[in-house]
Amino acid sequence: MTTIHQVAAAAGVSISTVSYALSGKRPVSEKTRLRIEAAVQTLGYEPDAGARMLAGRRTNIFALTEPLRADTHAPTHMAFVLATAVAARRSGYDILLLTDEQASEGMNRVAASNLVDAILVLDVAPDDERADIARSVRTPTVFVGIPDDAHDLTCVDLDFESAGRLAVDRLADAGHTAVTLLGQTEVAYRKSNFPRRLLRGVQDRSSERDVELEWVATGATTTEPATVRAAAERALARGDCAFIVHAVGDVHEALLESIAAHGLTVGVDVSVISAAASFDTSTLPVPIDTIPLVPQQSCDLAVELALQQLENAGASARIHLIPPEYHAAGSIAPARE
Amino acid sequence: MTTIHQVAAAAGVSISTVSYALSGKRPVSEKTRLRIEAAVQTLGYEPDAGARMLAGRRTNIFALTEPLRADTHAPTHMAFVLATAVAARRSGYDILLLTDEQASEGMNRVAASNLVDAILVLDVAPDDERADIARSVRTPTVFVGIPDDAHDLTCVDLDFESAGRLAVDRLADAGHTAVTLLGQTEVAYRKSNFPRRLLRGVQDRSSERDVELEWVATGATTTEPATVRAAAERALARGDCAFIVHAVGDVHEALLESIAAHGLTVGVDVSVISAAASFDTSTLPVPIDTIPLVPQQSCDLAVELALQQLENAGASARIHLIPPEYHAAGSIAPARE
DNA sequence: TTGAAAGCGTTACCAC
DNA sequence: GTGGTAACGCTTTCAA
Repeated sequence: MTTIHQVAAAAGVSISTVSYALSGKRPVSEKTRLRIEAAVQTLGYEPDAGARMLAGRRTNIFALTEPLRADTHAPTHMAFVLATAVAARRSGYDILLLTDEQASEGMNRVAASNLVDAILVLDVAPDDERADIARSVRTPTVFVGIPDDAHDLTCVDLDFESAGRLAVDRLADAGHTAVTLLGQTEVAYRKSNFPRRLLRGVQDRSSERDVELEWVATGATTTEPATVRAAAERALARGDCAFIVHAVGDVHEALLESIAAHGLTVGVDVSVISAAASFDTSTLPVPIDTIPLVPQQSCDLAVELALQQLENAGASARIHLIPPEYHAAGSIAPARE
Repeated sequence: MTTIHQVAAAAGVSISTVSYALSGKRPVSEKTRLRIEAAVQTLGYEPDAGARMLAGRRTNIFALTEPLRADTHAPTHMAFVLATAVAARRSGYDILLLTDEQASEGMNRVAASNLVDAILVLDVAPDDERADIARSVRTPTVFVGIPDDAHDLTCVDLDFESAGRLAVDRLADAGHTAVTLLGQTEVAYRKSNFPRRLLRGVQDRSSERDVELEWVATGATTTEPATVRAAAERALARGDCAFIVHAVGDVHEALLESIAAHGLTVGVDVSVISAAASFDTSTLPVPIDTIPLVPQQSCDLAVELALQQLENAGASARIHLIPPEYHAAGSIAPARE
């Protein structure tokens, strides 16, 4: 194992100079810096993580708590984990993964042992027990998602309520007076924080604009399109109809199939908006207006906030809502009589 | 932050005694151990991770490299990540997640900086570049999956070839002379290591037992059941027919639907075996014979091997194949003329 | 059964 | 612009 001493010897300087040359925390002359870098290269030097943690009081590790429950939508969660890892790495941080029961026990443990510089919390539940832990620990913590009791917490998320309102507005603007919301699974409305927020936005704006709303939770097994089909039938039978879809890809496809089976065309006879989908809606058979949920956006911001809290210990906790963006693709039809 | 010194003071002993009491590496009298434990409780002491790494040359962290590519089947990969985390934690280890490009760069970095005690490799590709890296670093590394060039590597995996042979044997034993293998996606056969291994087993045993084999790669989009339906049609039209399914849940369901649509019954008119499925096949509409892929099995063993290599530095690298198990559920029908 | 003290490899302060 | 050196908090040998 090569140490900083060997690098220093090889470069003919002191170890402190090597340290400063590498961290850039003190100016080092061009010449010596180059010699040091050469030595580092030749010897394949990499600072010892443990020593660095101990001396520097910095671990360059973030904990990521993500229960990874079996009943969650794996692709979405994987996308958030990946986005977090990428964002963290870009700032020189590694991700320590806390899953399962560890979600709580692990948070306390890594905080108490100074294993991580900050904690990032994913897959936030409405009554998430990690909220209390975050408040009790002195390790900076950032939630991606918003628990019911978010006081004293730093949270980041798409503004789902606003997204819900935006979707209804677009449909109401087109003259629609009835909207069907094809929502998430029942369990998601109980165990996740965001589906209900979008629902609330949709409900509020619907009543404000005198739009009749039908809300349908889609089946627990995502491959069971019967619920979707039935809801589509009801709506299509009504004549004027518009859909907001806040669900997985399968639900989108089932809906589009139902519409096509009726000989109707999206954007001409029927309006469809995909709200807060984290997957690529451009691969759907028909172009669909979208209010995307971009994991990278939330996760980048989460990492940034974590770093801020590290530097500026006095940073006050607050909720950061990312404004939704509307991507039109021609799937809004004028209302029919 | 409470240190070992404070604990020692509170318990009226020296810090070395505290250390030994906690690690159990030296006998400590009942009395003093209790006093120490009390002090630990009261003060909420947790050893500093950095200091422990530096002094003990142990990090209690495993790196887990998992590319988490977007084109992979998220639920399966999530299951393996989770199973690894659980197994590691049970032995007192945390998981440091290396994804994406980091897969390679990260391995070198964490190895060189002594950030982890061992590296676990998931989602192994046939020509996986992590194989060479594993050979070049001195950090113990265990692959869950088998790259084409596995020499000098420690690998763990279900014996997919054997599973393929087992499936064919069961069908041949029932008198079938023609088998359709509904396989993974095209891309999986190129980028993953295991689909081709199962395929090989099926091919070898089919030719050995004079079984006519049709191999079908299922659609890239898992929700496109057309390929499955077409393959099922062809086979069902042939009269005597049997299926081995090595694919996601949707493919199973599409097949079962096709069979039902023909008025045929699994286990009576048609034989179906699900091979190496990592999801719960018991939720399928019809009971299906299964040769399951249990992530926990592989991951438990992988962690165990990593620990072995840590203790016993002379442990020789080899491939550990987990024998497949056959779970009968009555989905094998006698061959029809 | 217990204690004292020498490291472990950095960082960062204090000198020059 | 550079060097010496005291921490950092723990593990582990050596002594008793």
